[in-house]
Amino acid sequence: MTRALTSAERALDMLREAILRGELPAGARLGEVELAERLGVSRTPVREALSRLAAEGLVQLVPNRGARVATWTVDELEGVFELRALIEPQLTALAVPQATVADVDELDAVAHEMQRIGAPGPGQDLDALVPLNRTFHDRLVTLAGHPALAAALAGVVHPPIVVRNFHAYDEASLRRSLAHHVEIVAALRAGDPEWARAVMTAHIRNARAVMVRAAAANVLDLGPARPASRTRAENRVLAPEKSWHPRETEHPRETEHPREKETP
Amino acid sequence: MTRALTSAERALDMLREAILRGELPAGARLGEVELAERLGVSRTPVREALSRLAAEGLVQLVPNRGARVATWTVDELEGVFELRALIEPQLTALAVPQATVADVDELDAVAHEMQRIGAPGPGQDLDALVPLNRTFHDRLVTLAGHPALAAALAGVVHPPIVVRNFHAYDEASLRRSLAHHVEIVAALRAGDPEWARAVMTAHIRNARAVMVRAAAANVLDLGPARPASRTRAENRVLAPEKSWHPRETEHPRETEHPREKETP
DNA sequence: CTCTCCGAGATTGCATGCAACGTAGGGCTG
DNA sequence: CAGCCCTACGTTGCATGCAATCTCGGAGAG
Repeated sequence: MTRALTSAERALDMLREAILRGELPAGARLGEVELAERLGVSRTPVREALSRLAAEGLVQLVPNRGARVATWTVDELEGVFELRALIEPQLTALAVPQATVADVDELDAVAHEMQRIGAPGPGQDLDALVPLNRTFHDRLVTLAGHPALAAALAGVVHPPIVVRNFHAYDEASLRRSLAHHVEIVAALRAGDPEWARAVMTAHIRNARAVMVRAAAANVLDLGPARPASRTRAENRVLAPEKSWHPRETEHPRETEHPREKETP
Repeated sequence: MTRALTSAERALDMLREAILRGELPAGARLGEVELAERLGVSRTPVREALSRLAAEGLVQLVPNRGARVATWTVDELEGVFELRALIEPQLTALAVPQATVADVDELDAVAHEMQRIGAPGPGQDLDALVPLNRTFHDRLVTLAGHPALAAALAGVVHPPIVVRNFHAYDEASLRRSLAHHVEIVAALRAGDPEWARAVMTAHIRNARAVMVRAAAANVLDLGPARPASRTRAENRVLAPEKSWHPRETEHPRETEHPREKETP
């Protein structure tokens, strides 16, 4: 039987998921009391969760000034992609001899499902690609049977997940990206580690190029620039209110005080 | 002026240093009240520090059962070395065009000092190598000007620092290791990134081999094995008592209750 | 009109108290 | 004598209260 989670753990999981899913946008202020009320606990476990998220790099914590969802500069994101480009191809190569037929079939299904959903046309659903993509990479990385490396990767790969905007992909890049998945599956079936490694390298460098271009065009939501003079607008409200009631609190506050919105 | 640190930050820094310096051995139990007394604060900031260290992977935190200094399996340590072998050569290569003459001179001094201190004979002081080694690698990694990658590396490199036992090196491996440092400096001076990358790769794989061999011989202090049935001996006392009074507490406890010692 | 200073309100940092959980030891039963 | 349960103790998890710090509005001087 799996041990009951503590309040702090629940808070940690929910906050992390909310950040990774983009419900808490980069730069959003994380007030302790507000989060505590939402989660139905006191400030103590919330503080603990924020500390741990800060250590994970998902939250920036400034003493006496509170916590906000971490923001990333383009340079930092490039660094992350560099790191992925070093690690993931290696893990992919290691996964090749480990993968069973069932494993490969599963990845195959995910890869083709992604191609279906990502195909241009009325059925296209770019947001649905995000969890599938996460699944694909997670499975592959796990297959390598190298938990320490995988953990290291996961600890660093968070930022780009936040900026996991498939909307930033142009038509050609998206097609390439989805084709890479399928090709990696083919390499797995063929039992060719170097093939798999090469495709994964291309896959990540393709993604990196998309990110860089999107950043240049200011398409990515990186949050307020790091050393920016704090503008009034940093106080934008947390999240789409409706998607965030992890516990039914009996707080029918009449109208959330509507703070000011984006800078023009 | 640098902002004053909070109690939790002080606790975090002292705990991390104590763990990295080996004063708190792997597997040591970390009682909240005991740490709080030592640091002269209440349990709250201690708990916060432990949470963050847990997120960093230096501490294992089990709900309702307390915290202990993290232990690592040989597999995990190998994973860390694999990761270093992927990242550090890359950072070293990047550092080559960035390094100024002054930078290289400094690294040169460190490398030669290490050779002097590590040379066999009466002047040899293996423990003094540890901080110098840390300095050398930190400087080099910083020079690459790639903070994100460097941070990722630092977040993962902790475990081997704990097992930073230069005593595990045999004569030949140690000589090689120290020679590598000097050779890397030479590559920096020559402005040859590929040379530097290659030597760093060799350097890390050499260290990895030492670690694996030492682990096989059970020389490394990895702490109690991970899934081990908890033996009574896990309760061994924290640290060499004398080296650990970061604040003079007025607790002249007559005799620390002498718990039982190692398993035979 | 702009800049500086100041104070009320809001928020965080930390200490403390209490309840819940885990652990260890002793007595009872088979 | 071995094995089990039950109780007492120690430790952790969380809530709450208070002091310290920060934010932000406005008043006043230049």
